[in-house]
Amino acid sequence: MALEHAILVSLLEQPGSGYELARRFDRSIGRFWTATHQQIYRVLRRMEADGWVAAEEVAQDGRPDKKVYSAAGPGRAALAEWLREPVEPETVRHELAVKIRAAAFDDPAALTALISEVERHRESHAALLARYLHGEQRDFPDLDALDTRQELQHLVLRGGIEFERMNLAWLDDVLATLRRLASG
Amino acid sequence: MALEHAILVSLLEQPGSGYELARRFDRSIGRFWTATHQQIYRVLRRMEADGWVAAEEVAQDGRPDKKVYSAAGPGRAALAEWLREPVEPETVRHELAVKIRAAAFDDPAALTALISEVERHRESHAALLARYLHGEQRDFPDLDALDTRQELQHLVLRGGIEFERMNLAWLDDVLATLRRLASG
DNA sequence: ACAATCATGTAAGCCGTTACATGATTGG
DNA sequence: CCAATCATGTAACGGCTTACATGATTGT
Repeated sequence: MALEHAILVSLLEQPGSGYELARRFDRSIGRFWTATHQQIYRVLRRMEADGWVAAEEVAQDGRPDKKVYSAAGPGRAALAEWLREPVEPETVRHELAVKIRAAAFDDPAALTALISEVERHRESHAALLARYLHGEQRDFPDLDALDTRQELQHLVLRGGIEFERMNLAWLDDVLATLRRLASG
Repeated sequence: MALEHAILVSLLEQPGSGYELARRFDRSIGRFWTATHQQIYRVLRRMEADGWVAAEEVAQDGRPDKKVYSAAGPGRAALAEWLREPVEPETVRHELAVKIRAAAFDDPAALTALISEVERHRESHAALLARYLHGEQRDFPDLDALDTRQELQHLVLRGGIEFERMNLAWLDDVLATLRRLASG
């Protein structure tokens, strides 16, 4: 239940509207925490009611008004408290792994279908890795001159990069194995 | 929503009661799909109503009766159909990553607390890797003599092993970085 | 005696997804 | 003119977690 905390971190890095937050969750934050705009709006209202965030109505010309949220004192305190609590292990849900083991109980044609599926996954992971590497060059051009905040952001990004490299290597392994089984 | 399918795969590999399934989800299957016994019982009842699984009451001496489930024809058909549908990308929820970025907005003491947390995580991932490697030696002593089902099981296990190796390497990176930031 | 294991369940509540709705502006 | 973007929301449903409940047996 860390959506509140992910939102607080994002607002501390940069105040913004619910809409802007939703876009950040689609882009950078979505690397390690996903959320739809409906979730974000609902949680923002609750956080505002609890005094965790402060909202300021901002009139815009040519666009609808927006409510710009920023992290408030009680929100920072809640974040600090949460930081000191242990987190439980992440629950794993790996559909592709279920499919691979399921393929043993289907006819050989299922292996062929699974190969196409895995190829699609491989492509999307390769694209994600490319985006990470591009973002790294753009946001961290000089790795020897980072402040603490950037160091921590880059640390998380490195995790994403290594995760995707591992994924690609494993998916190559999966493809080689499935092709061997499909042809043999 | 692949819990049904994960259960079907498990029952195809070996029929069993809800309780036994829950234990498998705690052990081997939990590597790529988690579920509590409450979820499993509820889904099993629905699957039985839909004819996906067949239940047989088994009386035991000294223990409560149990219902042993096995995958039925419609269940296998549903699994085959699901295998041919594309899966969406997994949603990522990485609490530790949120905490690392949150640490930038707390006092330095938070970094120290986070280091202990990461050390705990490192230990549990190291233990998991050791269990995977041990299980690999036990269940797949001769990698050149595997049937298709075992090949696919080993493929998934290799994914788990590489995932944990990647995790360990990244957590070492995290510890080194946090310690440098905490002392500097 | 006590804890652990076997075996199954109810109930409450939050979380998350999906679909739908509104209404204005900008760019092709 | 149509699609996309900006901006916020309601409603319904189902999934998942947490807490609680029951009751017997085996091992220390």
